[in-house]
Amino acid sequence: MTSDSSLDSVDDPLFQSGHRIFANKDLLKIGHVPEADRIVGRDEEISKLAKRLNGAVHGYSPENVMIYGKTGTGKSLVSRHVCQRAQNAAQDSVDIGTAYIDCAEDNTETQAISSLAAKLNDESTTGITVPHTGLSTSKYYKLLWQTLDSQFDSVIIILDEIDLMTDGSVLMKLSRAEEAGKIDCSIGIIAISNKIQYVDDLNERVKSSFQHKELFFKPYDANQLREIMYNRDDAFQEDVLSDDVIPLAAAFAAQEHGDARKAIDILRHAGEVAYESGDDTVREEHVRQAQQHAEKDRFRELVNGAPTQAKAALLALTELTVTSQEDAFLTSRVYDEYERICNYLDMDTLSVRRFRDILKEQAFLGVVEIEKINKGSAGGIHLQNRLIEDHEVVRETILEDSRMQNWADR
DNA sequence: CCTCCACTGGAATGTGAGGCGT
DNA sequence: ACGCCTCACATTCCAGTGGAGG
Repeated sequence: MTSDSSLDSVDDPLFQSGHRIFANKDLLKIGHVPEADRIVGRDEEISKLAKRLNGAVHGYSPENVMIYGKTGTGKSLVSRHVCQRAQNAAQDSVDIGTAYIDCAEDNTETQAISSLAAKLNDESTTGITVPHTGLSTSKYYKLLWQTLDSQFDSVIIILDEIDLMTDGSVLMKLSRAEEAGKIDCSIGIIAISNKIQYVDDLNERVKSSFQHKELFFKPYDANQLREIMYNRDDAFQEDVLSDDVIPLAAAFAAQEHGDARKAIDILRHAGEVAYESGDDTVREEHVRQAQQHAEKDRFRELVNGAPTQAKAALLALTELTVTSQEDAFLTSRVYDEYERICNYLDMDTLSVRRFRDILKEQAFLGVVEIEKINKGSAGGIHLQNRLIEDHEVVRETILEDSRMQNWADR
């Protein structure tokens, strides 16, 4: 995500020419940034964003923008692209700087400001040195202001994944610097967030100083995903992809999430599957396998991220599934098993009421399925719980947890 | 059509962790 | 350091549920 991948498109025949399936696998890498003419279906977003930042190009203040949208909807891509275009457009008339900060990496105020200063500073023109670490936050701010004023008329700063930032004061201080007269250079901020309510969560002081317009990125639809993938099909050798591969992969991705990153992932995976099974072409069945694999991965992640009590509950369900013929069980039955497991593992046993809610949460996440049945006078209304994925996958994943270890070597 | 079973699910309430202003 | 507030998680209590079977 952080570096351009132009460097690593190796042409060494030793490593490239022999591959039956891939011609240039880098095109399918997660961090790969496509060229401008390969950006699909985001024309409207691009022009809207450009309009907001227009000021920067002409030497007056650009507007701040908050971009929302799910992962893999092109938020970072479009932001970087527009920044680059702005920089090109401004060439002679205005000195304009751009910087990209990934708040997942630099998640505290000091880290963000220090890497901002480091990225924008050109030592040979300013004579300023920005140390990587060791200064107080306010020193870093001062360095940043100096750097900005000695080099630029305006800067555009992209703060990606801003919701991961531990506090919002960076937004406030950056947007206030100009009006407080600390700097002459004008600052435009593009803040990118996956969480829709991010701004609502900020406190009032930050909100009022960070005046901004909002921009919403919709998930890609199947057509757009298809085009995105076609734009990268030269990652494969010629005639290796059969015709139905990309449309199928696009359809899968679109109905599930509209995430371009995951869509490309499936495509790459399909290629790998084809290669490993010794085939010369990538076909529909490989896509299906890749999709299944992705599904399992998603599932693993879900189970892995579940709290311990939820894992115990799921474990109870898997044990029942393994030991009996049926695959769906009444809550009370699962609870009994759960109690056994808790006793064995020496952990707290939750009440039935809470246990029901935990199962329900898991149902919401799509790990289990709950069906309502009525046994009439033999016992009224019950819920039947069933594992959705293969129980082996769930079991394996749960037992990776150190707290569940004892159950594994019981 | 009425009963009746054993669980379901809403509501009230308790508890501990963590952030906030003073 | 202090109380205050909020939030997520958990418990307790209990009216409500709805079809099989009389």
